[in-house]
Amino acid sequence: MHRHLSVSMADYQKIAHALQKSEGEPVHIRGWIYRTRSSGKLAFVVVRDESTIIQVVAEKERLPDEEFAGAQKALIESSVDIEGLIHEDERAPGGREIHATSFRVIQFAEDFPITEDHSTEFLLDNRHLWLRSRRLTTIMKIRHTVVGAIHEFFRSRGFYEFHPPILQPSQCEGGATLFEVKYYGDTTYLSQSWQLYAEAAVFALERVYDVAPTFRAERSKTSRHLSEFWMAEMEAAWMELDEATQYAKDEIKFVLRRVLEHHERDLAYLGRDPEILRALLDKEWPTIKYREALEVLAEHGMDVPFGKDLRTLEEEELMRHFDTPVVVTHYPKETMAFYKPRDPQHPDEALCFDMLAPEGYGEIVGGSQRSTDIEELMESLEQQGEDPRNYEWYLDLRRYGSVPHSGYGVGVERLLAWICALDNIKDAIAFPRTVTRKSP
RNA sequence: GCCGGCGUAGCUCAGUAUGGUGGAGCACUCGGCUGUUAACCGAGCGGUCACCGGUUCAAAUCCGGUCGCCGGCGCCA
Repeated sequence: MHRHLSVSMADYQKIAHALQKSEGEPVHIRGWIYRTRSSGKLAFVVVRDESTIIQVVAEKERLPDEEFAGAQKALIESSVDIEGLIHEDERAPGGREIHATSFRVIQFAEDFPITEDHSTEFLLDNRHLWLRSRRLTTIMKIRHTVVGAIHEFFRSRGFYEFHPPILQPSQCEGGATLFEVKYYGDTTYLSQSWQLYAEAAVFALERVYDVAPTFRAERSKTSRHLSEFWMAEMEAAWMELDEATQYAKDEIKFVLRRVLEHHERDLAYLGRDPEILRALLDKEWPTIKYREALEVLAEHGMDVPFGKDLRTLEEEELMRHFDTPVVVTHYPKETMAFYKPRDPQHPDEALCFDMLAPEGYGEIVGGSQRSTDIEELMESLEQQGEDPRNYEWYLDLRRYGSVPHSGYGVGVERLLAWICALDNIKDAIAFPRTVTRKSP
């Protein structure tokens, strides 16, 4: 059962390719058993590979006894190497099947734990096996396209890919949510954001971006939170708030366009109507101020006093009035992170923005112009209980040729969850990490 | 952190109100079947009823406690 396995360098086709062949043409595929059933002299074995699935018919009279016996008894997820002839038959799923002339089992799988009844918890415990499901395979392919599109978007616009440290001594988004790491007898932390380091980089490279893991030890148990997630961030010198929000809209539209080009059928398989996304491409995505959002909420009986951040409930109510993503700017300065600058025109507002996705998916982008005022920065740090002396290197960036600059981050899994209409963000990443989930 | 729900076979669940020899479907094994579509038919295998304690002649069921998980909220991408 645990023998050494080997493969030959024969001429194999992807199943998707084999499915395009005509009646009687020979094919040679390899993959894993997806479904199987047999009667006395026939076995119907549906085989999957990375591309798709196809039904293989094994007939007792056409195969050596040993191979037919193998086809009959091989359990789901056994690995197989099959040669045969394409046969068009309306009884086959997809209208085409393979009549096997050779059926080699590479490894007889043990009883596969995942069957048709399953709880989300069980599937998470067996994530290393559930990864093979069509659902997760499809999502991972779309994720590949989303991340590729983000790289393409920024590179084609003159941005440099820049890598910040993952181990960082100071915080960016609030102290309670840091993961501590032992560091040669000292303590350091996993990155919550690349931002402070990206700000250092824009004085050299001017425009930088990155897609990198981010760690937040928030005790959030919701369908929108992960402890380890990927953030696609950009930071640009000589850029103010308006241009940054426009970049965010352009980037998300670009990603949608690439996904629609490559994954229309995948989206449909996941239950996401591609037309809903396509309709967004030609529309203008509104930008409103936080104060205007409060007015919309007040008209619908939700009185939020200026100064409170929008809660999930309020974001959802707000988004009921829009059918596209919406950018909300100028949140109250007092609740915002220390690096978000005051608006000189309205000192109680910060030059910052969030992008909210429709259909209840909420915040997918967060960003701001960055404060260049050392006094303001030190004051905000102290207000948030921080010691400005820990941020000397960051303050240095304002002492040597400071310029206006802005940046934002896109939550890759949140974006993916919205694009794929997932009901839980955990399915947007291969091995999710949450408050209560750290394995496999 | 707060609120709600759940924990019984490998998996998904019923059984708990009203205590009385632990069930079903799926998976797996064996037998049958030459066109299956989550195949079907028959048989078999399979249990620390989350854990600890209590009440009782008798506890999956009642009482007390503990642990774990899921979801919502807060916070955030």
